[in-house]
Amino acid sequence: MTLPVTIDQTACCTSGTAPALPLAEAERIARLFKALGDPTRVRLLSMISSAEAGEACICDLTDPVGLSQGTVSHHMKLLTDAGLVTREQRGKWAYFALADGALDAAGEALRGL
Amino acid sequence: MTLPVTIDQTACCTSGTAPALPLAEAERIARLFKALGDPTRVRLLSMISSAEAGEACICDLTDPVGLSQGTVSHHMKLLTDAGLVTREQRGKWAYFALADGALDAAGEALRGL
DNA sequence: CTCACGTATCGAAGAATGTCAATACGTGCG
DNA sequence: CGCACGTATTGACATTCTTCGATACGTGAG
Repeated sequence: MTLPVTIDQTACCTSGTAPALPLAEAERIARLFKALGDPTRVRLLSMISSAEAGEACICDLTDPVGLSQGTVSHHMKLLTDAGLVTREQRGKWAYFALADGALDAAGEALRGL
Repeated sequence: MTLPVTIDQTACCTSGTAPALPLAEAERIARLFKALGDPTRVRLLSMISSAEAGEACICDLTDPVGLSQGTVSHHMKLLTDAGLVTREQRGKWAYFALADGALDAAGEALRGL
């Protein structure tokens, strides 16, 4: 008895690859890490979390990073939208603080990979 | 006795803000997270780590993400450069696997914030 | 050696991002 | 109210990123 003509040795590799992570979830995770993917935002986060009161306002942050006020405000909006920091308006000033459990959630996303 | 004229109530906020994270370190951290800041790369990582053999080759990954072979190769290069995956050429195929402790290092960076 | 095939690289096009200067918004003070 | 000041938004510009198609490279088979 002759063997089938094609044994299909063309299959390249492990063959046991799990289906891709659902696009929606991948996007959710990527959004979170993208917010952390800029040196300026990393510095802003670091300053906020290490501030004595656990919070800081734009005016505290502008000078140390050496960027314009508008740019810093823009980055803070991104961090806020990503759920990494919270914004609270008190009087004339806007205070930013690390969002509760946000970094934990990021760590959780890492572990899920 | 009269008080000093200016109490300098102009100081806006906490005043106790730590100096910014050194730019070099912020850039190092940001590079790492930027690699994780794209949905496609998140999916690629996920597929590699959940593959039966703990590794996969380009041909395993191209179809599930629905992008061209060149694009997938490009993303894998980024992940490799970021130190998140390792590349090993075996025969015609290139096998990618999660780099040892890379995700832990990312978690460590998070904790450092 | 030559061919086939898996992977990497190149060049280009379109989208997204980071930045600034200028301006608009909102809040407390006089 | 009207002003001063902190913050947000807008418009513009340069840079970077994502993607593709085409092509070059490298390896095992014949």
